[in-house]
Order: sequence, then structure tokens, then C-alpha cells
Amino acid sequence: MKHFLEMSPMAERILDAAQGLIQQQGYNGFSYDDVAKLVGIKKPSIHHHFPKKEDLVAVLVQRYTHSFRGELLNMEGRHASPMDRLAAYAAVFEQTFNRDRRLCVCGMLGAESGSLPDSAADEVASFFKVNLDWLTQIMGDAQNAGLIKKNCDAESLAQAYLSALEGAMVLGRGMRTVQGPADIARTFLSTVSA
Amino acid sequence: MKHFLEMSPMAERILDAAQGLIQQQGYNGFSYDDVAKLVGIKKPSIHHHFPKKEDLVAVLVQRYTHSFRGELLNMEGRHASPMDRLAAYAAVFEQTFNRDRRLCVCGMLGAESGSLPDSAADEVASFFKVNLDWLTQIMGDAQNAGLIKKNCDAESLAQAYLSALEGAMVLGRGMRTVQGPADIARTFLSTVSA
DNA sequence: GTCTATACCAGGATAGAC
DNA sequence: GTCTATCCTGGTATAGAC
Repeated sequence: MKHFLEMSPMAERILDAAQGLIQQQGYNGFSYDDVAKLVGIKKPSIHHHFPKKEDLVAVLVQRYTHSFRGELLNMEGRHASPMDRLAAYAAVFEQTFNRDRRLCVCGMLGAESGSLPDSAADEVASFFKVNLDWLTQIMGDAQNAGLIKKNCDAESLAQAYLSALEGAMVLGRGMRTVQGPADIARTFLSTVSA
Repeated sequence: MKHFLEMSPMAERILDAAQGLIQQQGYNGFSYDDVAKLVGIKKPSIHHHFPKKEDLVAVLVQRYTHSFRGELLNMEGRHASPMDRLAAYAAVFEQTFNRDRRLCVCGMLGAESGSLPDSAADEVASFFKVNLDWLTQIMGDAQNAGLIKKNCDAESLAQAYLSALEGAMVLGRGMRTVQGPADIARTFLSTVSA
């Protein structure tokens, strides 16, 4: 399987379509035919780009994690304050959610991981690790700057924050109400503030 | 469709098996044949008890919500302090999670709700409402007793708490680490404590 | 209430022509 | 790179006998 950085334009379009479907219906909820209809080619053509569904999803999650890393760098560039960075982080989730209440790709796949091929499950785990490492770093910075209370360690705060964001999207879908990750993030951040 | 309180013993066993499968694989990840094998009868016999998968899941979530209501009453009976009640609430999630990292039924179905029959999606929404109403009540009690800070309203705290618990289970599955809802709950409760 | 048998369709995947 | 045609499997569901 090719690396996601040297994908053809059509392969990219396929990944885009598949990603939307995963965010809305989950891994077991979409088919190659669904993707084919969205990008306007036939099912076997999808197989040409990604022989097996397993391949497609593994690459898709790699690409997703990569793009998230980009966002993290971006936030560091735009915001100096740890609190601003944490708020900006939540805004990424909010943006995803506001697009037809899409779930985080790895929130959906994490839930489904019991019926996922190993390759995909590994990539999902990697996504969470990348995000928790970053959040732990920022939470620590915030504590050292006296912006966040020190009665919990940075790693626990990172886990709680990411859990709350992922969970907020699940609740937001499960209920038909508007409440999204941004509101939950505001609540969380105002409770941990020093 | 019969009411879940007048189910035959076999119907109960079917629901038990289906519930485990949903918690592990999701709605689109299990089949009537999977259930049949677990309870030791054949596929058409499952259809005898629940003509359509849609029926089965709707009843299953009703029963799940009902049993949760029971747990809530139980907690009120056993714990007088709002903080103890909130901790006991998280313990219910932890118990579920500790059984082979099972997800909350409605955490899983909430994520998948885009590919769920309406009847099931409605029941999922109802589950969240019941839980948020109860949590809002307890959070308010805790605030009035001076146990929790008043810089967020009770409803927001309830949403953040439930989001964190549901999300913790998703993270716990997605990564292969041990971290579960109980740890996240501890972090959350210690940050909101007055 | 459970079974065998079966209809029907959809999903994943491949072969081979263009 | 895309297509048509096809295979195989498995999933939902029903008919009808025991």
C-alpha cells in the first residue's frame, strides 16, 4: 500500500468520501459502493486504489492523524498561551462536529474497535497517543504557568479533556440537541482553571 | 412488540447476548446468527422472538435504560452525599468497562446513530436525557451543599461529566491501555470540588 | 417455540476487456 | 484507470413442518 503522502488525486477523493461516511455511519456502516457513488466511479475502481477495505481505512486514519499533527503545530504557532491552545484544540473538534454532527474519525473507530481489522485499530491507538502526548505537554505548561490547578497530574487532565471532547460528540449525536464539544470544553476549562 | 417487562426467559437471554455483542461490535457489527450461536438456538428462532433487528434493538435499549433507572434509585438509597452519588454513578460505567472493555450500550449506539433505525435512535436519545436529568439534579445538590464550585451551571457540569465517562470508554477501547471511566471520573470530580 | 429450507439482497473482492 | 460481469459469502427475513 502506498504512503498517504503520495496519493493520486482520485485516491484523495476516495479517502475524503470514505472519511465522511465513517464519521457518519462507522466502519461497518459504509460500503465500497457508497464510496463509489459519492466520487462518481464504480465499485471495482475503488478496489483498484485500495484493494481491501482494511487498506483503505488504515491509510485513512494515518492521513487523519497526520493532518491532526499539522493542526497541533498550527495552534502552537498561533497561540502562545497554553489556555488558548487548549481552547483552539477544542475548536477543531467543534468544527468537525458542526459539519452535520460528524464524529471524530477515531472516536467512531475507537468505539467500533472490537470489529476493526488490526491495522486500523493500531492506527486508531496511535492517534490517541499523539493527541494525549500533546495535551499532556500543554496541560503541564499551563500548570507551570499557574493557569491550571495542580491537584491532578497533567496526564490525567489530558485524558479527561480528550475523553470529554470525544464523549461530547457522541452525546451530541445520540441526543438531537445542539450541544457540542465546544460547550463541554468551556465547562471543563473553567473548572480546572486556577 | 411486547413490552420488555413481560419478556420470556428466552427473550431475555437473547437480549443479554445481543447486548454484549452491541457493546463489543456495535449495531452493524453483529448478526442474528451471532446471537443464535451465543444462546444456542438457530437464527429463525431469534426472528420468532424479535421479528426484525430494529425491534430487538429498540426493546434492548428500553430495557437498558430501565435498568439504569434502577441503578440510579439504588444509588440514592445507598448514598446520601451528592459526591458519593456521583462517584457511585461512575462506578457503574467502570463495572461495564471492566467486563472485557465493554462500552455503554448508548455510547456505542449514540456514535452509530447515523446508521440506526429511528426507533433505536429515539431510545438512545431518551437514555441520555434520563441520565442528564438525574446528573443535573445531583450536581445542583452538590453545589447547594457547597461541595462543588458554582462557576458553571449544574446542567453544563452534568453534560461534561457524562461526556467524559462515555469518552473515557471510547479512549480505553481505542488505546489498549487500562485507563477506564473511574480514573477519568476521579480527575473530573477533584477538579470541580469546591 | 424451534427447526430445515430457502428467497433475496448487499457487501467484499477478482477477472479481464477497453 | 475505469469499466462490465461475475463469484462468493453472509445477513435479513419468511414459509412451513415438527
